[in-house]
This record gives sequence, C-alpha cells and structure tokens, in this order.
Amino acid sequence: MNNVTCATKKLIVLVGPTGVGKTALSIHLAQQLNTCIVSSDSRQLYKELVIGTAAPTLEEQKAAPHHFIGTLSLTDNYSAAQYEVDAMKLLQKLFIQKDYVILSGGSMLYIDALCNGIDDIPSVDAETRAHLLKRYEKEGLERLCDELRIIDPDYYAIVDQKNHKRVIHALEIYYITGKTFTSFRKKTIKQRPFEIIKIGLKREREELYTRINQRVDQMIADGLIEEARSVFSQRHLNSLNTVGYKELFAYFDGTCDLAFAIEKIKQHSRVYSKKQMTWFRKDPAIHWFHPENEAEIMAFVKQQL
RNA sequence: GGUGCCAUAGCUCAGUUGGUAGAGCAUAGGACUGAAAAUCCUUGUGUCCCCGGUUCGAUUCCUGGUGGCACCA
Repeated sequence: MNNVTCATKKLIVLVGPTGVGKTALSIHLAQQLNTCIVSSDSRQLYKELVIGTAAPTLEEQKAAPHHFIGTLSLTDNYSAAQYEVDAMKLLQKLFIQKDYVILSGGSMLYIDALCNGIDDIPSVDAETRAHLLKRYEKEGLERLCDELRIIDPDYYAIVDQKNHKRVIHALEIYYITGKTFTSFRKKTIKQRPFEIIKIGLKREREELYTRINQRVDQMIADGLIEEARSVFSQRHLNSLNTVGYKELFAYFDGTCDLAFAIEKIKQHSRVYSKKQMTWFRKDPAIHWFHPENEAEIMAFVKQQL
C-alpha cells in the first residue's frame, strides 16, 4: 500500500465491553458510510461458535458486509499475531475500494495487534508447547522460573512469575530459537498507512449487567445448549475455553445443574466485560459515547472524516 | 411417626481436642506482545440457625426447638 494513496484512509475502531451494543451500532455506521465491518473478536472467528459468541446473524451480515466472522474452525491454531497479518492484508485490499472501514470487536489484544502492531516473534510449534506444559506439570512453575532467571534475567525481572503462560512462552521461544524472549520483545509501535479513530461504547454498570444477563437467557432460548453439545467432544481445544461453552460442558458432565451453569455464564460474562473495561480505560485515544447516542456518534465520526 | 446426618461469608464448603473462624468461587480493583472470552495478582467481620444449660469463657459439649436431607415405617 503506498503512503500517498493511503493518507486519506481511515479505520474506525469500535470498542467496548461484551453486550454493550457494538454489533448494532457498527452496522448502522457501515450503512451510513457505505462500507464494511472487520471483526476483532477472537471467538466469533470460529464457524462452530455462533450463538454463544453473539456473532452477527446472517441478516445482520446482509445489512452490512462482515469479515472474520466464522472463518476458522475450532481445530485451527490462531493468535493475535496471525490476526495482525490477516487483518492488515484484508485492510490493504479493502482500502483500494473504500476510504473508511469499521473495525468492531472486543478482543483487546487483537485490536492492539492491529492498531499498534505486535513484535515479530517466532510461532511456537505444538511439540515444544506440549513439552514445556509437561515440564510445568511435573516440575512446577518455580523450577521453570529458576530456569528463566538464568536464561533471560531481563525478562525474569519483569515477567509475572505467577503466570505460567508467560513464563512458559519465554522458555518456548528460547528453546526454539536459542535466543532470549527479551531479544524479540521490542514493543515498538508500528506506523500504519491509515488513520485510526477509536470510539468506545460505554454504559452504566447496572445497565450493562442487565443486558448481559438478558442476552445469556436469549442465547439459551436460541439454542446455545445444542450448539455447545455439538462441540462437546472437542472440549479440550483452546478455542472452546470460552465463556458460554465451558460452563455448559460442566453441566453435560453432571458436575452442576443447568440453572447453575447459566448463572455461571452470566457471571463470567460480567467478569469479562469488567476486564475489557479495565483494558480500554487506559487507552487515551478512545472517544467515549453511550451506544444509544447514535446521532452524536455519527456527528463525531463525520467530523473526523 | 421413628432413626440418623446436616445447619459457618452472596454461593459451595473446611475448621475450631471449648479461647468468637478460613478456602474456592462471587464482588471490587489491577496486570497483560503468538493460548487473550485465555492466564495471572490484590481484595474475606460473618447474629458460626434459635432458646436454654454446663463453663471463667460456647460457634464448638448437652437439653429442647425450627428448617433441610437420607433411610425405615
């Protein structure tokens, strides 16, 4: 993409916690701007997860073209880094035709990977990961931390030493490349050949929680139990370590009753929305609106274009 | 109706050989670079079901009551 032609291109990034109303607003925006929507949702990517991820319906997708909805299978390995590559490639194509594209979704790290870039770190093969996981289970986190301290003292000093995923990943990279995780971890912000306008959607907590609870009941009414049952046999996959599914798996196991599982889905969705807000709150580039103030949002967007 | 078991944090439960109590989850806040709806950190005063008894002291032991569960009729 060349910088001259892209100087006027704009990515309108719609963020906010789960259940706040991103899908509806993004469609209205897309219609107004005569453009399409790129999803930044790490779970709506999977074609098997429709009801439980509140993915845009076929009707909604007809109202505005969507990308990255149902493009992966549960068994596909994916990551924020891969998302950056895929999304950049897609945007390059879309910006040939469009001046504006809407990015909508709640996966913080994916949004960050696209907007700011993510460092070029080799991917971890399944074997290395399995090996490290086994060692973690056998030897414990402390042993792995000790090893990291010797191999990569700089990262050891800043890593969350209680978080096994972080410690394991740094070791994985060392074993694959022979170089430290620190040597890859530059944290440089990549310049994008388009302008990024961030809009945050926000509701009062009580209002948001009510919407989340109601939406979960609606998912159940729409057939979430059947959807979860149809993927139950693949439950060990990371893609199914997802709110709305793991709780129903416990019900299928007989560990809890259905009412309890549903209550847990609501609870975990609320917790997730809180985590999202914690992340988004610290991004000063976000302009915040109530999702029902569409006129105000539209006026703001047009002023930016 | 009889017998046995249970009653402790919002929920599920541990515990106190008698000195008024603690985990997980929830709640609230936070972290976050290839697993991210993931993973991790901080955050725990509650008539220890009620009345009475024993005791210097009872949530803990005892009598009775209430509620729940199980088994037997």
